[in-house]
Amino acid sequence: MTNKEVAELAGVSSAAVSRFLNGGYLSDEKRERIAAAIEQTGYVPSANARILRLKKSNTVGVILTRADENAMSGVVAGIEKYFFAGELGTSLAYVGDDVKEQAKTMRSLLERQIDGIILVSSAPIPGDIELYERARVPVVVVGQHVRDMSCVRFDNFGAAYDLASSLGCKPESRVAYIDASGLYRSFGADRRKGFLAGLERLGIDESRISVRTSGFSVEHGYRTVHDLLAGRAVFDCISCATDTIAAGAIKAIRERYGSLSHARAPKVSGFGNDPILQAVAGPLPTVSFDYEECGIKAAELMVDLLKEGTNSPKSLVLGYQVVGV
Amino acid sequence: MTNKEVAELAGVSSAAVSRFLNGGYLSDEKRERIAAAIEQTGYVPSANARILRLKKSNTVGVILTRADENAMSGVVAGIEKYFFAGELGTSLAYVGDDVKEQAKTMRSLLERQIDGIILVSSAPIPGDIELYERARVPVVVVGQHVRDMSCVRFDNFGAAYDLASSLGCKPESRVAYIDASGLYRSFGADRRKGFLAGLERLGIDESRISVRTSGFSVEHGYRTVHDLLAGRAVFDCISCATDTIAAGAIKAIRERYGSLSHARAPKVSGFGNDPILQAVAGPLPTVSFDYEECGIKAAELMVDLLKEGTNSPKSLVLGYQVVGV
DNA sequence: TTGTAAGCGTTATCAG
DNA sequence: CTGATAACGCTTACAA
Repeated sequence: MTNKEVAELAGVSSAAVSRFLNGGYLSDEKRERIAAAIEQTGYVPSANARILRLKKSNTVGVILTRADENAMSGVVAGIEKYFFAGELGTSLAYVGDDVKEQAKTMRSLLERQIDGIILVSSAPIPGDIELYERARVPVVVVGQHVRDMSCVRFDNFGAAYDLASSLGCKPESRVAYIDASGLYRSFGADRRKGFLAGLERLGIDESRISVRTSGFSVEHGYRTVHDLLAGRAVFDCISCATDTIAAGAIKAIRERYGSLSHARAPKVSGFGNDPILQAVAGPLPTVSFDYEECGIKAAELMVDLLKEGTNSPKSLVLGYQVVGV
Repeated sequence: MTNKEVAELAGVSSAAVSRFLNGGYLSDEKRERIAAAIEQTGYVPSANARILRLKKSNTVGVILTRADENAMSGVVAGIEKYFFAGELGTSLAYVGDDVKEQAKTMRSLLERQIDGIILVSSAPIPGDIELYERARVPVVVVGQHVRDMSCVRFDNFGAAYDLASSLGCKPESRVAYIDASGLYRSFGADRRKGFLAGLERLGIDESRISVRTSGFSVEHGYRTVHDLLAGRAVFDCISCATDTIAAGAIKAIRERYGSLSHARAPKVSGFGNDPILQAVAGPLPTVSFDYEECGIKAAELMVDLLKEGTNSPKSLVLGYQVVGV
């Protein structure tokens, strides 16, 4: 079904139908006839033809990476909430960790004449970010800081710093930090550095701190903490880079000490405020982020970039809430 | 940057460039010149123009609903895995529970000339499914059975039936089932009925079974079970429609009895195999689904429908695994 | 207020 | 093997 066919049925020109759709000059009489014809035929205009003609899709591509699974739903909701008010739409795409896949996804978005790209990724960006720099459209990265690009991210350093301060550790405490893969800046280095800085402020000597690196799964966390506790070492606190890792840690601690409330069992903290973990193992100190706000800010930033047409990158750091202490 | 510009630069016709892109007759010499020109200019062909011309996008729209957050990532991975082999791509869209939003999303997909729609939704479908029936393209529903439509779903009834059988309940046991909102067929009625059928087979009289309905959040589960345990009633087992609800149940039981291992504390079961819950509160009987396989099957079914061009709906029910017993 | 017609970037047909 | 050309469905001057 096309423009022209609807026009014939309504006894008007195709231009009139177009005006009807886009709000141009039109007599009420024709307006009604066209409305009737559209209703009758179930006509759906072709976005492709429109975009081809306009050279603008009013659509922003959103690339979601697997690593940000928890945040995805909230971030997308935020983005769409903000765009909904304007006339922008989104075109979503998932990518795994594969470099080629990410390149292919970018390409397919670019082919569709999207006006901008929001890349939601805490994972290291493959292909040396060039891929995104070369895009002829503005790019907003959500979840990490990338040099010379516009970014929206959470203050992981600050959150970890505050978290460390709220665990009730004393200078003589023995503390372990379970780091997430070093390749992930936000989840890894930022949180670790913030946490260690927090411990330093508390006057805890480095010699009393153990840092271990774990993968992202529950199983990884379990193994890491299991091994950590296998020796004679006793910890007052084991702080984990994510709630998932913390879940593994808790399992290991239960096995080692029989119960979390055992006198020598270390206190555990996480990151991410998983509601299930909080219910079952809480109260557990952790950090909560507002993903929807993050999405809104990213969308706002994108609209700014789209308006200005400038390339000067702008960055934004969002807050956090320490909970469960 | 367009076809034509690249052609001029390479000193060939635009048709040659098109052939280069789509693999038609072309001398090696021109092939090289065109490749160089494309590389040099960073030319990206316009998908819109191609789709307009071809009247076919080779793209399947995938609508993801909020209620299926857990399954989303796996299902999408499965779909893309299958499509990747062929020449199909996906165009993703999230929707909340809002009817209008869903209609708007459908429309925008249809406007882009997608070849089919995969609707991933366990939630009740608003707008009386008409919206999807009217679409001129094949539709596959994932997560629930809808009359006269092609569906891929899990055997929730069977899973709940088996789960009931594996809890070690005896005819004299006192059992509670915490149902999820009745509006959700798969999570609600299917699981409840399967579970009750399983109990019946074990010879447990209805009078010994309590059914309560809860919302989907941890908090809902907590409140429901809290209230259930507030009276004098003692249960051998509390079975929950989802792991999230089970997490709330566990919290309530801990509060009531001090510990899950208290002599009178009921055994808990869930649904969904959340790794965090399993680590922290396990072993906990629950059901595991293979979402990626589900995505693959849905994609496969879509390809079938696309090929056949027929409208006769085909349905598929996938298996499950009872774990943590 | 309305219709005509050009052109957006592709691909496919057809003649060379 | 190659190039000119028409057509895909839409919007927008421009002319009426």
